Amino acid sequence: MELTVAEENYLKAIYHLSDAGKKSVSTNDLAAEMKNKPASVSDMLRRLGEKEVIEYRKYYGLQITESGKRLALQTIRKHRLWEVFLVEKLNFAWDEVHEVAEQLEHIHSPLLIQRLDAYLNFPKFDPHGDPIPDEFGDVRSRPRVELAEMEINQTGQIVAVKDSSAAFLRYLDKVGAYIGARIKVLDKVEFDGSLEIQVDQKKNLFMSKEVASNILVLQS
Amino acid sequence: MELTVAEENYLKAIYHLSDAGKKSVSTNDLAAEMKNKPASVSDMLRRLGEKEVIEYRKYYGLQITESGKRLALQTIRKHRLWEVFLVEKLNFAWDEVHEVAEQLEHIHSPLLIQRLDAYLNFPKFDPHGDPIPDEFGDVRSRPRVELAEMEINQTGQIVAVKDSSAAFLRYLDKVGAYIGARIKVLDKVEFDGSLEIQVDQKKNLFMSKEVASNILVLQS
DNA sequence: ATTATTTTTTACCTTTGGCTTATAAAATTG
DNA sequence: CAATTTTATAAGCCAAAGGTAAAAAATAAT
Repeated sequence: MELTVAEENYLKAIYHLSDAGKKSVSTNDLAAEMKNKPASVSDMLRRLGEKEVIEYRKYYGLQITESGKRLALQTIRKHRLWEVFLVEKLNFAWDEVHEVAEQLEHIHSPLLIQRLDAYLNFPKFDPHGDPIPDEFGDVRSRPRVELAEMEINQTGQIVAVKDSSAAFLRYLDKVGAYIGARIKVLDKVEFDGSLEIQVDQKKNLFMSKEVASNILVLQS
Repeated sequence: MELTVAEENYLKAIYHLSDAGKKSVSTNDLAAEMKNKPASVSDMLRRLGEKEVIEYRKYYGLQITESGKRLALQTIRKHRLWEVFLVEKLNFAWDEVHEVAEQLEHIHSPLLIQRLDAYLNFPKFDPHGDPIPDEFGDVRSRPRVELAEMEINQTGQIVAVKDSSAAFLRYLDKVGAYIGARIKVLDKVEFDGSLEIQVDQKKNLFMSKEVASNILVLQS
């Protein structure tokens, strides 16, 4: 049974909000995320339940089923592969890719994704540093910490961002904090949690705790 | 005003049936092409008229407007660019591309198409030899004749096929009659119009008039 | 433990898109 | 001008996606 575009988007949101199926997700939160009314969400949950991609017990909560998880991961995989394609092959800026990938992720063709994956050389992470599930839905995630949590003199490599709004990505671009940049915490202000960071052994920059808590680092 | 996917498909069909806006196209033909009932077509024509992509006078006929032509060519352009991508970059066989391109052509993003075009090196023809309109809708078409119409000893190059069903394309693949192949008419049977053809100065093959009338040749 | 509040669900409605059948009207043909 | 064919309209169906208002369940507060 095929999912509609809206259903795929709900399922993706559920998967993300539930933190890959760990915690339970509330109707209200989902409504906020999807920018719909809770009533509409209830309705959608019923439908997703009928299609057996979630197990839905009313007034209680929901759980993604195995097949649901597979579908969600499949959609995420497609989204992220397309993002890699857009950035690496078509030279999109990393803040321009989201909307287009949002459309491309709903193209149905297993062969296409298989070939695209191979063409891109089986990338494991997308341009935002998020892991790309393989065709069986397995995710190779790296342990990562928020930059805001790091201590003075600790070093690492920027591997992902939490906020991927265009505004934030453009800001990062401007200051030179790209994915893959090697960083070192030079100073940390106790008072407001702001940081001084060294990027790639050269550029120094200050950032607020606000910003730093949206940057994920692989420590080294 | 945006067109829906169905509307885009109708418009494309209208454009094709009308031979790029030359002849008028009948409701019945369009119904046959779209595999719908004539009543549904009338309805759709009314809607397309309201959106001003065609000029529709009932019981009389229709004409594609400038903006309609632009949109149709835009869709055709996207379809053919994606076909080039699928064949050249993702190694699709030329009989596997159609359905996927049919989906991809409805992705909305001018930037995407611009970049894709550049990435593919501004191709002028798709894998079936059909011309790709440029971003202004201009088409660089080559004068071409049906192979079935050629005379003994005439030569040329296969540039397109009329029937692009998977079955036909696979047949052509098998006998080695790909787009770009240089051919020469060795013999022609008056009785049934069948031909003997030389391909690339080496392979000889026989084909029925049926087949030959679906192959388009740029004479030389 | 019984209210009060919040969250969730139901029941019902609305819109849009795309299609169908049956009927009517126009155009074309004999 | 009658017969036939082609088109158009009217009415209706269905699915998808959403909304409002009211009911029901769960949770929190006194």
